[in-house]
Amino acid sequence: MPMEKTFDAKTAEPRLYKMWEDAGAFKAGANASRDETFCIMLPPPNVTGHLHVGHAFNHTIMDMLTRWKRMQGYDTLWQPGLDHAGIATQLMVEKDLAAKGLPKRTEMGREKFLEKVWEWKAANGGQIEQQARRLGDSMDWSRSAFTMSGAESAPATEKPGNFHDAVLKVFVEMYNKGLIYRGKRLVNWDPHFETAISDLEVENIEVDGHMWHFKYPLAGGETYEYVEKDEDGNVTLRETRDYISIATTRPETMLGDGAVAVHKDDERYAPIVGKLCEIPVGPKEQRRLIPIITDPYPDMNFGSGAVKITGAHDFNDYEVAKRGNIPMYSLMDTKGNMRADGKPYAEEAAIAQAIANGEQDFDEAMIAAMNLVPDEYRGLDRFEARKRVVADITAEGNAVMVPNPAAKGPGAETGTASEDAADRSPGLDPGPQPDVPAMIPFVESKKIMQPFGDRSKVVIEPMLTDQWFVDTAKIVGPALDAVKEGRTKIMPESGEKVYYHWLENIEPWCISRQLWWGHQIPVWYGPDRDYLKDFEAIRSSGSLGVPDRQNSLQYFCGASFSEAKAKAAEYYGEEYKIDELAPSDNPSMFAFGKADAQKQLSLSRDPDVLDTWFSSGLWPFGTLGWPADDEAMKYFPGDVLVTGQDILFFWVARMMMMSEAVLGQEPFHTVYLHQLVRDAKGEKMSKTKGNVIDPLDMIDAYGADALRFSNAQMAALGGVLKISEDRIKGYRNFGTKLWNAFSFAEHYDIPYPGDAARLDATQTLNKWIIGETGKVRETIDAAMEAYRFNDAADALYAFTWGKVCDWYLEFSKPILQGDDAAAKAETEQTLRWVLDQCLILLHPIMPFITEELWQQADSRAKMLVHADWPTYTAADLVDADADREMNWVIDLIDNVRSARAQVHVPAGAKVPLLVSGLDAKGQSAWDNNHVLIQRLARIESLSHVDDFPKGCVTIPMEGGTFGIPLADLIDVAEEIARLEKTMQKLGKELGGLRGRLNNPKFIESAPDEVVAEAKANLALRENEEAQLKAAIARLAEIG
RNA sequence: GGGUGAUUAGCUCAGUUGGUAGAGCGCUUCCUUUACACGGAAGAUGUCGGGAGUUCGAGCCUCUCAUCACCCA
Repeated sequence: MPMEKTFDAKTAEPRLYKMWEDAGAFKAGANASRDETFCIMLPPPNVTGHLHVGHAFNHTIMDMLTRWKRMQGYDTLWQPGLDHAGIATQLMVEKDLAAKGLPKRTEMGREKFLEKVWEWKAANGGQIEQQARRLGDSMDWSRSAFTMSGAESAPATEKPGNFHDAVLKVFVEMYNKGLIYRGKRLVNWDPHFETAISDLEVENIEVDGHMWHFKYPLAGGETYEYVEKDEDGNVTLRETRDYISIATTRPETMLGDGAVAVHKDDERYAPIVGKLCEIPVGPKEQRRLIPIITDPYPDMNFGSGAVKITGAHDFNDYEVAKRGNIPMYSLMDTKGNMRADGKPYAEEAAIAQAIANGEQDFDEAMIAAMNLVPDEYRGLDRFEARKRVVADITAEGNAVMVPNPAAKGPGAETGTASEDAADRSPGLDPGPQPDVPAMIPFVESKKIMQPFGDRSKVVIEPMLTDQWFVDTAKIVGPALDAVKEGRTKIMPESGEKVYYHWLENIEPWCISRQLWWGHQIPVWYGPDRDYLKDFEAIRSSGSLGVPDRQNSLQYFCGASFSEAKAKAAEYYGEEYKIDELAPSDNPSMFAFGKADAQKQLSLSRDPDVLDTWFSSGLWPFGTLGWPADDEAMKYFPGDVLVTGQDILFFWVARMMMMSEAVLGQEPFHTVYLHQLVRDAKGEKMSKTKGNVIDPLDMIDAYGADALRFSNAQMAALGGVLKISEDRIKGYRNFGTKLWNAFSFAEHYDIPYPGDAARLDATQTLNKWIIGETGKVRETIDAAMEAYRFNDAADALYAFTWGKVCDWYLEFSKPILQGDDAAAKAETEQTLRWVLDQCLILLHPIMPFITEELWQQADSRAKMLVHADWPTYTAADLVDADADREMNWVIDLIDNVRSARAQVHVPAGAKVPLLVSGLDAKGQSAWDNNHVLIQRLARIESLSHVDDFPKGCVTIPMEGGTFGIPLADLIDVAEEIARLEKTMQKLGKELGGLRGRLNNPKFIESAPDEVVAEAKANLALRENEEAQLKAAIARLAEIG
């Protein structure tokens, strides 16, 4: 059956993929002929994910590497899988429930909800794995892993796996080594999902905000002399004040203030340091007084120089509060509303005051339980509370006032504030009024950086909560060393600097999440022994749990309850019978009972789950069966990690730390980082902008190979990735070109029995193309080894199109049509060999079209996907004489064509060719190849002459000057112009060369080979120049 | 504010220890010549962001300025 006109990617790609998959072509170890392994771990996409251009890009790279190594006979594994993606998945399923009108998550309860998540996963999850097949990814699908495999909640219908075991084992081991701890710290809290999130899951976005200026009156009506000076020490303001002025962007957090801080060098406030001031909000009778302290944190030049310290709601304040042992009062609940729990405000405020006065001791748990939100604000949304607080303070006259720019009058120039950027808070705008007030509250409009949840898009609230942390400072060392000592290399190199910078300043990693979908933390809580002294009293009082005494908790960590129970039994002694408190939505911390002769103690499991990245940090070995003794562990450590640079910290650094901490080894020797894939203009793709390119659309339109080639071609190390449909289209055309090269072979009835062997060629053109093939194979391997995929792609393109199609196939025509049977046979076989090499070398980038063409042979030893990657070198295959000769031929043809076109010789016309002073080499090159030259340059005949006739186009060549006599056709002026233009270009080059060679310092300092090259070049150019001069002179005679 | 990178042909980008600039697309002209119009042939276009320095020699190294992008505060 004759070949189709073009490759039909739409039908062929699924067919070919099925063939490979059915044959097990991608399985771990398939086609292995040596022991060395090559392993790439696919960065697991979210189970909710879909293939986007970023995946398409890095999959192409991973697949190129994998296919390349597999063809080289390595024992390869490209390990696929999915990430359970805690927040994203939980969100997706909750939306799904809402859309179907089913009960909410909180209504159905944990167990039922997890069932729904697994159901959702079975029905909708992992679509990306089907989409990846369309790209041609050669992953071992039979090994596809899931970060929640083997979890307690997993239904029996799920594919078995033990990733959960790995997660629990690592947690327990790290806990036992003291690398994981529980603590009360300020964390980023997402009020939408009601969970803590890590620093990396927060996006800081600049938004329009306001800075309010308020007065905190001094206790007891005390006053002081407030003096402001300019840079030269001249007094610019002096007044008596009975307050300290505070600037804040978050007035609602004033309720939790524990102090006001000023810099110790700030002379303005020196008189009042150590005194108390009043928080100007809340019921007048219970105004809290807080101390004025010094700390290095306040910036004297920013705002008033005085900062309110709210340790529980701001990261900077938190550090100040820790340093100064300032109580940190939490004001909000998990939804970001003002707290409504605890005792009435009057009671709480009285205790707080006693603490501030130093009359009462306090501890963390006690402070945490206190609710200092005044009764009238309790339960309010945080932003609503802000408005109310601002309004109340202003109404009471404690807002700093400035002249109203809208009010014209003599009063406009007075006022205490030096800033002039005052405006009115939108929330306070009274609207058009007949009488404009002369003074208004001082509210600056300014850009502020506000934290948003990257999933929820709501404003993140710093919250003081009990969370689990990895003590990253303790495990970061080996991960740093691995890169510093070169055991792991990050490409491009700039990534290493960024990596160091982050790891050297690493913060503790908050790993607990208040979610349900994820690995539940394997820790059970019980009371400490001290607490149990009162066992009988507590039991008989019926009290359950100790939420107000968290400090007396005891943790029992184990991979299962029985492990934890064993630890608990040891801790509590034989008099206790230990069991597990049934999980419920709102568990007590533990419970007591009496069972026979024993005291009964029920422990509860921590309801939180682990950060998704904790489990993905184990991906490099958790996918290989660890902790079981699995044969697949031979693939650890893997080789290359290919991923976007945006998850260098999220994931790469954590894999490094976790692999080092658990297995004492770095998980890969190379990290290949790439940038975000953007649109053709370099803009981020987003749904709102409408510039999203769907890789599947590109595959539909141009085939996967074209998309892949485009990806490979733009994979310059560290480069900006701009995907362009025009380019993809261009590489589709490239595929067609390759296709047509095979049509060519078919057209000339060249036999295609199967794997073509390389001949020791006798024909110059065959020797030449074999040498070119050797060169390009080396270029490609060198490029691949250096991760310079764009160089590999460019080399393949230039070879296939520019060498094989443009020249070799054209050169072969006269022989294929000729009578020299031996030459014909040799050329036929060489042509088949060269085309086979194109398929092999292109296969890692363009797997589909190459396999399809490969299968056209009558029989093959192996599928192309398993074909042997060549090892021949340029040194083996290049014949220097053939190389020189063919390049001379190509040069001559180019020059004749160019001359013809410029003097408008009709394309079809055959012209005679003259030559003068042809040397022996030139003569022999002509003799060997005149058929090719005559055909491709449309030459009728060659005659030797001593002098060119008048009106002759001149073509200077190495070894002789050629000419085309065109007396009738030639436009003398035009030809002179052409030659002069060439002379000009030549002149520039000659100038440079002569300049260099005439400079004695160049001769002295430049390396010998550079000097020799310059000299040879000069001789060549000078010869050319002479020929051109002669030609111009000849033309001048006619003109 | 800190960090990283970028600025090369009309557009999008390469350019690997400093040796005198390239590709694709687009554009112009010609060509349906039996592999291919998703093609062939020919052609035009760059003070390599500005300035200074090191060097025999700088797109590449150093400094500086300008503009832009991204990451982290």
